[in-house]
Amino acid sequence: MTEEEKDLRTRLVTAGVELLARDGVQALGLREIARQAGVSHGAPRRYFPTHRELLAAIARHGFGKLTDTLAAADTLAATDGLPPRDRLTGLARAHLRFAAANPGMFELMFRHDLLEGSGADLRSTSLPLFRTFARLVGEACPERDTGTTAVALLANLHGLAQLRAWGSLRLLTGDDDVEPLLTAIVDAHLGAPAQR
Amino acid sequence: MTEEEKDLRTRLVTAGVELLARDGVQALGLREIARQAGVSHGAPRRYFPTHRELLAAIARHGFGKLTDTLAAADTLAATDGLPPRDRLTGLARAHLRFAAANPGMFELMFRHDLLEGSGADLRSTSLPLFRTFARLVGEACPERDTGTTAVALLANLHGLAQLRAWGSLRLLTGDDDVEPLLTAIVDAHLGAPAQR
DNA sequence: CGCGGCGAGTAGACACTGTCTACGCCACCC
DNA sequence: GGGTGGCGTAGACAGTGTCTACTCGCCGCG
Repeated sequence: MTEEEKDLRTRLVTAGVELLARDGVQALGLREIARQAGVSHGAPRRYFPTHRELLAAIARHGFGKLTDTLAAADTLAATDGLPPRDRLTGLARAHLRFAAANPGMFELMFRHDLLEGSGADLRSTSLPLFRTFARLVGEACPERDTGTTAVALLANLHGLAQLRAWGSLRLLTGDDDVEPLLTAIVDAHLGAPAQR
Repeated sequence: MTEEEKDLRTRLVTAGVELLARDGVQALGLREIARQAGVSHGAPRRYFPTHRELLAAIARHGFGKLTDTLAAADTLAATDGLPPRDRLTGLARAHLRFAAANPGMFELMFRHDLLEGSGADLRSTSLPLFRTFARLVGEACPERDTGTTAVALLANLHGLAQLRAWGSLRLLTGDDDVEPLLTAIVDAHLGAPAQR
């Protein structure tokens, strides 16, 4: 099945994903996506009543890819029998790697102003992933409040990814190597690795 | 001196600030700001050659207000003789409060896509503030690497503010009270408050 | 077989945007 | 008093998202 034979709905999304990877968020005009998909500017309207819904569908694709990536990385780590703390570190690293590899998609995914309306729906996509995240936090660090530490750790990762994404990290530290920061953050929230 | 007598440059910025506080980032069209300031749509061009430069000026105003707010809060805490750890907590709380009180401005300030070009200039505005931040971290927690801890803590604050700003916090925790998260974060990065 | 309906995509209109350019107007200075 | 230059106006232009009228090909039904 070639690219042109799929239904327009998915063709528009993949066209948007390519456009996003190549030229960034500001290139995701409705007409531009339609051009990239080879249809007229009115065509998307049949499947996505508004521009934002199309963007939301593209972002949903990104969320799916992120959760897939993280799930794959984690099941790999789980079958290797790694302790929950190392699995968490791996998840965090994969998260940051995804943000670095897909900067446009990462930006779109957290631009709530572009996605509003479908926002709650979108966020709930990443909710099961958060649950396993929180579960691992509970296992790795049972003496702390699980929910609070999980949210705090997640916030730290997001903040770090964002700081790097728009160059502040390089401004503050000289380069944008996140590895030392990553271990520092995990140590901070989960406690220093005493049992080693 | 009434509003209409100031030079157009500052009038445009204050008009943008009001518009931003009232209707959010997407309301900051060039023509809309000009209307709010009571001039024609071509007038801003004499002072801001492009739309983005006007937005950057508005964001710069926001950065100035943020650093002023934080500096005021911290000098207050400093004259009260609070230990560096409590000053840091106060700074963090003030930061989060600012983000909650000025959501539109906070969003604009970290929308690098709208500010690019003047981005480095803008970021450097908040650099001295970061230095005092890092200094306090060094005093409060001398046994850790100061730069790394400071950046990690800052990233955590930003991430938390952003999580709350677009509603994920409420989705994860049920409400969006940041106070328990704030203390948890400070404890995590600075160590549990042993000397108490 | 013929034909009506219908889904899918096209094309144009509309209001609006940011940018560019030509033009008026008023104050100031020699 | 007559230039002159800064400041703001107004219109043109390409491009945008949305809405609406239209066409075309395919399907099922009489």
